[in-house]
Amino acid sequence: MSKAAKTDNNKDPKGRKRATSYDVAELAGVSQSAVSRVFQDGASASQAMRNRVMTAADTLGYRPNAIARGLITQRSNMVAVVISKLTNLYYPEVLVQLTQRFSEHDVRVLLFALEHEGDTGTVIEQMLQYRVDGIVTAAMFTPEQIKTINNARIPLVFYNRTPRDQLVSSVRCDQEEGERWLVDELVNAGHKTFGIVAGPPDSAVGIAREMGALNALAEMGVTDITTVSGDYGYETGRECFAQLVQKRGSPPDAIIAGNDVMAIGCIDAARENYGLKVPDDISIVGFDGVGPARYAAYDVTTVRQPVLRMTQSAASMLIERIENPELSPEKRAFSGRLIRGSSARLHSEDA
Amino acid sequence: MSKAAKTDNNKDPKGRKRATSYDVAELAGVSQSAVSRVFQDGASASQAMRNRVMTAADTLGYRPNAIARGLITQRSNMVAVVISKLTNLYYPEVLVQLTQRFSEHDVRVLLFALEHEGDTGTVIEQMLQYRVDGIVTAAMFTPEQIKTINNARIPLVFYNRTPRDQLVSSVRCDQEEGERWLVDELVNAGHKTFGIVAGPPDSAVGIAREMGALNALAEMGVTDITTVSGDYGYETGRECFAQLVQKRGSPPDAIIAGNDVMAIGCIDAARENYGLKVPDDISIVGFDGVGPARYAAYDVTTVRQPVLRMTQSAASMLIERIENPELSPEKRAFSGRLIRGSSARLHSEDA
DNA sequence: TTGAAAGCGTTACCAG
DNA sequence: CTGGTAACGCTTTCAA
Repeated sequence: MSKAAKTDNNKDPKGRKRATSYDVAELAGVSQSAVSRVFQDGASASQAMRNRVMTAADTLGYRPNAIARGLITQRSNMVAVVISKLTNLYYPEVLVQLTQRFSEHDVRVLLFALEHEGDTGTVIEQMLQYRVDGIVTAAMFTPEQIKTINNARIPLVFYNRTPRDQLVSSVRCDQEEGERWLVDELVNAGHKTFGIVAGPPDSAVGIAREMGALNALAEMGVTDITTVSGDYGYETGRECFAQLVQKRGSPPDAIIAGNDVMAIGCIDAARENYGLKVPDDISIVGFDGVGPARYAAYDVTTVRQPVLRMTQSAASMLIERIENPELSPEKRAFSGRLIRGSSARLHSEDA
Repeated sequence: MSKAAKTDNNKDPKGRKRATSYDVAELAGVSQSAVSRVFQDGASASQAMRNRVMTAADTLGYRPNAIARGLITQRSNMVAVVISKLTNLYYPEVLVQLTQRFSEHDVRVLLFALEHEGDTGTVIEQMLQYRVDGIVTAAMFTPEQIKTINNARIPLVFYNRTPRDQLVSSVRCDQEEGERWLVDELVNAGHKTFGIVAGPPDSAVGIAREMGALNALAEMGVTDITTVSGDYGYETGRECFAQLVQKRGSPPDAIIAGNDVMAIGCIDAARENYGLKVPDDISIVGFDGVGPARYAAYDVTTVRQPVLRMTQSAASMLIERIENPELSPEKRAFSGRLIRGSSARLHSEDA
């Protein structure tokens, strides 16, 4: 089909270009500036003008070119959102939320998805080339990268990552606090030996959680701790359970997993491969509060991240800094919420 | 090198603007066009030129402005990806995959997340204003919207949606075929009464699956069919199970759920609230093949979508059409893969 | 309120 | 291979 049928009366019989404000101006018999004003927010244009322009505009199918606007305005009205592929189950929600929050401010999201959290090098170049107005990242950046972004005067907000000794804005769930809650509950319920199923070594949150758990355990005087490490996935959770048992000869009293999905893997491994009852024989806790953690077969004891508040904060912090670049960095930490599921043997709440 | 010893290597003492190709040209003592060429792919520039320009460029922290480039090139190198919030668990993977595939072609993804699949109105305006080079959408568009996009000459690929009677490109998993497989297996294993837990009425895939199941059941001569409808979520799956039982007085032999998550909800409801054994007392099947479907406690019998191949196709189909707008629309359907989990009582494979 | 004209930072087209 | 100059489509003074 080389020749399109003539059935349509549309505005592109033969490779014609998209209508510009000049075309609209000409058809409406007004100046191009007038057209521009009509399509602006706080513009001054008579009603007559508005009408003429608008009718001309939509007979031509005209739409203001946001790219051209960005060039003159020095504002792309786009922000970059960086995520890494890990933590599968959790980020979709974050991403959708962020996009919607930004959308309320008429800001578009340019998405960058990393295979691994370390692949940040090239995406930074990309973001800078596209002149994004701001960046929120759920992947860690190096100090040099942060410096590059600062030099370019692009507001930056970290999501669930807080670079040490860096003057940057961040929004995070207080992982340490959450792990402390879990540890307290477990220790108070009499658990003495612990296994830790940590996240992947290149995950910033994973490290924060592991350290949080270890510190809390140390403070409680627990010394029998065995650590293994997974990739946040279900299968890895099952494998980690086996490794844990092998490493220490027998299952520990309790397992602290780096996220809910690995906790679920541990639960299945405990039940299927070792015939253990959860939580009677072993307690297993996770982190995140994702959907599957609430499935009846698991009902994972965990700490839920306040995703909504976190994404709202991230978006508004970024927008504020785009509109007022002088604002100084700010770090916000949100407490999670302890979910007393039935995957851990804890004292009853009113004990 | 003591040439014009500008002591400041620090390019923004006080609100200075980002370096442009002119700044680089000046510092390097060459023309601006030369700078432009050095940063282009198939450009002609001597090695000496390249060196001078490059050193000047990175002392200035210069990066070509992709916005300006887009204006003159008539190519934004951005594609829009539209997703709707539903089907939570499944799309994250799709989204990340798509983004990575596009990224390989040096194409950026502008993300649009809809609260409901019907909220497409405004996002289309946005996409057009940003002059995206192409669109892949996992939300349904109306015929008028499709026409608008066609008029704007923007290549469009539907993901898992195939508008009836519309000449558009699409990539999809063959939902009907998948449902037929499931129905065949169930009927052949002796199931006589069926419950259908359909997806939300505004979901295109949901409808395709429901119709697929109904048609297959009709062909197999099954008449005892009860249908209820949920929102793809876990809780809704549980509720739907209850509704189903109430509606027909007793549980059916088998339930066909619109996705895995609702299937899981049904399984839990069957076990917890009705004391039924799955699959001994009732068979429950899903669709998608998402992670949780493989958790040992559920092991859902389902049809897995070939996400990787689908996203690859979607990306390459779109890119091809961006580079060659004359290409005619193409619809690709991929077969899923039947996963014989243990949530349904089927005949053994070699029966 | 309206119009003319000057950019915004590139690429593209021509001469040299 | 290199440099000048004209777009690209818009916003933004500045006069009228």
